Amino acid sequence: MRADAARNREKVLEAARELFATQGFDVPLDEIAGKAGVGPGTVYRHFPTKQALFQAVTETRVSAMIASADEHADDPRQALFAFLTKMADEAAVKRDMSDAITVSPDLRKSLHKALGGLLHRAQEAGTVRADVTATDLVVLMKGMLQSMHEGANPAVLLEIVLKGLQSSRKP
Amino acid sequence: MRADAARNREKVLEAARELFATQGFDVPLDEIAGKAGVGPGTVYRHFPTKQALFQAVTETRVSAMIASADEHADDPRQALFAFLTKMADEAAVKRDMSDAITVSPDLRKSLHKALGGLLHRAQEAGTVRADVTATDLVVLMKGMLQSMHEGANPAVLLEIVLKGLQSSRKP
DNA sequence: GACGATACGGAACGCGCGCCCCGGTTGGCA
DNA sequence: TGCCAACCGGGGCGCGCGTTCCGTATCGTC
Repeated sequence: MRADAARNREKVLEAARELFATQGFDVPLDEIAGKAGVGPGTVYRHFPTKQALFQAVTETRVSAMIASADEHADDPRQALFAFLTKMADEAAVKRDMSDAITVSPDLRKSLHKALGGLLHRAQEAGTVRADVTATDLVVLMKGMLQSMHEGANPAVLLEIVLKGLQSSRKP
Repeated sequence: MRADAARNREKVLEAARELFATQGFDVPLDEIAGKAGVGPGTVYRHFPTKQALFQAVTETRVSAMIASADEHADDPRQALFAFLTKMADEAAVKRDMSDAITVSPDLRKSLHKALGGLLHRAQEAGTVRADVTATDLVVLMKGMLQSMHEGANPAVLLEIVLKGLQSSRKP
């Protein structure tokens, strides 16, 4: 790859990181190109589609979150809650976290799998309500993450959800 | 108003009721007109904008819900929870309930006010956590209602939120 | 320093959708 | 029944945005 091609690719990624984070997936692609000091055509030379660019930007962060999910491996409920908290903290600052679930089927599947594992263990331990499915959790989180950018208090929202997830058997 | 004008107006409302309910606010207006057996121009003769049509369709249902909020006036927590349950039940079947909060500022304000009253009384009684605001609740509900149309189990979602809202003082 | 391949920029296309306009039609009153 | 006002249908406009195309500029090698 040519030298300035690599440089431009990085400029596009940088601009996309910032704009997706502040405005979500809905930023016009031309705006990203503009902020990168580049034409729209250049963006498409490096990423086949807007979705691909978005995924390139978010994938790293999501993967990192999932990779760190195995801390607290001794306390399953704590492990799940820590993961959800991490998601919420990220989403409170970056608007693209919630869009990732909608826009990229890949990322959605990754999250679904990770949450499924954590959830399953916590449910076996009996500390999280047994009638919640991984899909319920993914979708509920998506709704909550979106809500954080509309005037609600992120911390309170998270606490409500976490408390609601507790098993009734063990209050 | 002329006779067939009234008839067409009703046909438009009927088509809009069905399509907004199944597909949400995002149905193309031409599709509504088509289902009503009418041209798009006719729709605009009766409603100045797509939003206005949407509001005409949803306003009735929302107002009815709010009007019935004063049952259970003796138990504030029960009153609030009954109202939220009613919202959830409606949203589980009709997709436009969640859009109403986003699309129509009027309906959003109505809901905000109604929820604010119910919430305030429940908080004074000490049975609902005191750090939740009416805005938090509106936005949280919006997220939850949307989640119901994406494969989650509505009943479980509602239970989680209701449990999460309980005051820690009184489990 | 010249030449071919590679990459760039931005004008332009296609599409979907909200909304408007106008020639034709229909309803109801005299 | 005839006439005028009210109303209808649907073609069309404007806009935003994702995507593509191509003439031009730039890189890197010989």
